Amino acid sequence: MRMTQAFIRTLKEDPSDAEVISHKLMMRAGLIRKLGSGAYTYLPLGFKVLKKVEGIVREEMDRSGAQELLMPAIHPRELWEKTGRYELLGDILIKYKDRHGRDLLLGPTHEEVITDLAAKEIHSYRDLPVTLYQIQTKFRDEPRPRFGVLRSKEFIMKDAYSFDADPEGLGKSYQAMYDAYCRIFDRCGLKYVAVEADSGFMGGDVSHEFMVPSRSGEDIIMLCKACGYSASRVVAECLEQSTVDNTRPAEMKEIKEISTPGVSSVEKVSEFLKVKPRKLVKTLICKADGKPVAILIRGDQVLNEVKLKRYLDCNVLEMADEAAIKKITGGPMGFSGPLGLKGVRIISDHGVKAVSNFVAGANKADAHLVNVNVDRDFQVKEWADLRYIEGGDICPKCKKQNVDLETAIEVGHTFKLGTKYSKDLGAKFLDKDGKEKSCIMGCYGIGVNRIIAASIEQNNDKDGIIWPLAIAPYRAVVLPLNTEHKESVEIAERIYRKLKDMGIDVLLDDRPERAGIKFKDADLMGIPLQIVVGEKALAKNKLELKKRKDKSADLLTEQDIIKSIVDILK
RNA sequence: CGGGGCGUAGCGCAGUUUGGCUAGCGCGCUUGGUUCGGGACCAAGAGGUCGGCGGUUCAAAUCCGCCCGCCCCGACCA
Repeated sequence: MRMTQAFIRTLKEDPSDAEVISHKLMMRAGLIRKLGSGAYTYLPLGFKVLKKVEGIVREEMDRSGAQELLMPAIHPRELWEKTGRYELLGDILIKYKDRHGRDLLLGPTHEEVITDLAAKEIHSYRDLPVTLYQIQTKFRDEPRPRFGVLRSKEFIMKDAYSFDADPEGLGKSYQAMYDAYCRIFDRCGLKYVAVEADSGFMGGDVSHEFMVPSRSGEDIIMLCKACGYSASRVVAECLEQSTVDNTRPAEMKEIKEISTPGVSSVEKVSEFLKVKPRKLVKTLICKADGKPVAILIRGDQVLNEVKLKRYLDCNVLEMADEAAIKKITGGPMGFSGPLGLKGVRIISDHGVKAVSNFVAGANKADAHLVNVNVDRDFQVKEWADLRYIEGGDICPKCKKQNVDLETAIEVGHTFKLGTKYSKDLGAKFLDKDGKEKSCIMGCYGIGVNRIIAASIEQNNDKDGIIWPLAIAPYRAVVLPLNTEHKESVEIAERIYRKLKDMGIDVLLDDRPERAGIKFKDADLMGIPLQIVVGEKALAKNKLELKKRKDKSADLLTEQDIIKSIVDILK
């Protein structure tokens, strides 16, 4: 492509509404433009990258044996009601009525549609196993679109679904996808880690997230520096002994009530009473499917609602309101404590075991109790792991105190779904033994646009993007520095044509611009190889081959430069 | 949906507090000239319903009200 003909627009300055580096660079390099919140146009340059990523995804999916299809984005409401997700996903769904008044929605994911298809088309164990996938735009009315293409209301997802006859089969299908995912992210040049994860609204038990560590990530993962184990922070197990202070002083002091006017948050109480947050115990009143429960968590630790939800095996978990708290504790919000709670299930996180003579709410306004002790002052029948893991905690696998927390971008997620959807939607088959069984499913997603943003997050410098060869929009750019200089132009044109004829994605910057502008744009766009055609080098019959990555430059003859490029791209 | 901020030329911004010009500046764009290996310089231009609607006033980008849009911080998603 010639620059003079290309629809390429670069910006000198960062757009005012971009916060993270990938968003800024995608705008500046002319990959995307914003239409509205969470909706972006892919300009030709960005679209080329998108196509390359899709190409890699497609190749690896096909290689794994998955078959591509394409499902509609318009889904009937009834289908989603069968699985209960019309209600469950709520406002995330973009819903509308058509001219006949029928309720429709734009697909945020496709378990319902694919399972409906399976229900109609799969009848025998002979049809299994099968894995189907598509690359398609998804629609989600995100509460907060953010960071450009990292979190948008419409995004391109590769979603795959496996159907098996038995759990062993699912294991194999799942592994095949897992391996394909590793190859995809490797080929895209991402540094990533696959972590154990929560299944969220997908349901099912086993699940892995593919995380790209990055400051701009919205997720937190734990990494063990000792054994390398990693998990999503949401599911990372906190061992019972994983507490900083394990020694209980023998002596239990006398319990006392202390006036703490207007002081209710952990930080404030800690400051007011001059005790560390670790010596406080929070009492959180929650409602699980409408039933109240009291949760005890140490002041320096954070309740993990996913763990709690799982422990309680409930559908809806919410914090109790002022009135409910008053009824249960007898006191106002902010001063709840474990003593004297009537008719409420009390569940305590293991962390509470590690403290004695601690501070807790007094269940009356403006007062706390000090020197509280479990067993002596109140009973806990249920102990559980209910908190988020913290940096410096003990690794649940190797038991060494080496846990690190890092933010990361989720680029892929795999789930073992089991039979939830196949049961709801009637995806059954007749097995060898003549019995009717439900298909066992897995589902697997990749955020295609996120791969692009994640790659930029990991590969950039002050001058712009540094694309890995595999997903660069153009692999090489020819830069005739002076377009008035006939020889330069001739040679540049010749090299451009040769590379093009070899099927190499190459850009020719034939604009009558100054050298500086061409260098800046080439760097900003992140083209891996720059072929500089300048008069200085030409005087010695040489050309320059520059690598974007390290800015290294070699002086080569025209023939050698072609050879060298072919070598690099091989 | 809470909390904070913004909306003035294609992009980045000043002007708004304390109403009063013909609404400015940098980049970009057009034309001419000089430059020419890291976002050049000079000159002349084009380009604006000041987010929208309503109000106050002799007079509104500026004050008041409503609405719309966008961004950031918190409830877990590819």
